[in-house]
Amino acid sequence: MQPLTKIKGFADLFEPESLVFRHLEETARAVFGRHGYQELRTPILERTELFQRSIGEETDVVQKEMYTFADRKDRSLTLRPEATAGVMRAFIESGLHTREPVSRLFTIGPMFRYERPQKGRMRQFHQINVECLGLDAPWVDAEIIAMLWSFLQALQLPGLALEINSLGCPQCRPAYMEALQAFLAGTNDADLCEDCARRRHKNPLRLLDCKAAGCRAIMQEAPRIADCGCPACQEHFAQVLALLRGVGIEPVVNHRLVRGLDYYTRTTFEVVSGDIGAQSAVAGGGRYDGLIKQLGGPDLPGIGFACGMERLALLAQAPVKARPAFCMVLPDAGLLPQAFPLVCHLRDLGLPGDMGEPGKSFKSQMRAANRIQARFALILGPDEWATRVVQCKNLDDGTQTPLSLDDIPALARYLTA
RNA sequence: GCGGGAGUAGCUCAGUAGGUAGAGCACACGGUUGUGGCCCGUGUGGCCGUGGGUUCAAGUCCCAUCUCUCGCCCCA
Repeated sequence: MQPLTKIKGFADLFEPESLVFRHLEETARAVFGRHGYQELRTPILERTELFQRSIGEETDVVQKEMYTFADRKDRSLTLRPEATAGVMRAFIESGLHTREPVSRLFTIGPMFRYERPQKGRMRQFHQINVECLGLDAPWVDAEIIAMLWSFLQALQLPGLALEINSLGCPQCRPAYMEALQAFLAGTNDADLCEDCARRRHKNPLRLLDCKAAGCRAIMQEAPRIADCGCPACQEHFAQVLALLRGVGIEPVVNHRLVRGLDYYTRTTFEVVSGDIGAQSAVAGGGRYDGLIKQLGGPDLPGIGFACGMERLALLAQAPVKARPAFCMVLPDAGLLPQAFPLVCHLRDLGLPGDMGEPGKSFKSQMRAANRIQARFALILGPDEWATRVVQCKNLDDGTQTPLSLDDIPALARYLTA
């Protein structure tokens, strides 16, 4: 009988990894909470059409990376490949905007993309996702980026860089695209890599972030979006930068930073690390002012970002776990009925502790107490029971004290002192 | 979808020129009556990823296959 195994690109997380993930989540809740964000949990499964309409039919995500299948009534469903679409759907469906002019939401959970796994990239991966809906002022962009930065600072992650760019708005983007096309018209397919030669007409923005050396050299001279934007976009971008600098955040303006999803407008940003392999983007996001309306909702602006938890986990330290306060040691297993209530009582008073391994040799039990790093071994034998005490051996310094079994609160205080 | 690397004990890995497997760590039990950590001793534990092939003989050579991993692509 072959044991069953997990499927490719999916992971089981035991401690200490699960502790790291919990730490990421708890830090996010604390930081976002004090910025006025509320947690939203949306389903993992949505109608396929939602993602097609929000992410963009032409994107790689939609074209080849989604876990899509028919349910029992032949409806096409998709495991969410990203969070924003579902959050937008929930936002619109609930009519949240009719009760609150501004909605600040975050969500944490698994996403699914059918890709080849590698370092920092799983088929089931986890994101912390943040959206601010209903405001389009530059300070909102600065605020959400500053919040992301605070979150990363709180985690004490080393070696991160913040990159930022502006992609313009529906008013000025066409003019930029024309300028870009005009520039590309002066180049030959032969000078570009295979991918770029193919997508230069379909999705010319993507040529900007091509990693091929040849393409990079050519695109060095390409017109820059941030420069070609309309005055409003340029002013917006300048204010975002100024506000960030005002709080000591120095983003690197990266003119090649374009994002993979179609809905982004104006400000886009990314946090990258040089220490986690090829998948270096730890977080990414941007403004998406037309998306809500495009999905059938009110015409409200929005901005948001996503953090990849697996990638954060590559940089984060596991928090130290509280060690057990005690471990029961019974020289005579016959006293189990007397020891059991003691252990339960201490736990109910809030002490983490272990029952030990009654029935094993004394030596084994002491070894077990030491192995689990218990602070005290509680030794309860016939002699102790006869005199209504329990021996409390401090496993750090080796000292031992008998304490009364008739005052459990006092015992608990001693074990936690 | 396309490349590179790797699969031997729970973990990290050795394995010599083909001769039916080893170490360290971990685990278990001991080292005299009820005292852990260090040390010492003993022990458990291996379809050598899987299936074929060559050979008297394969962990070792050949083919296939699966899995993991890193990179391309893409993205968080």
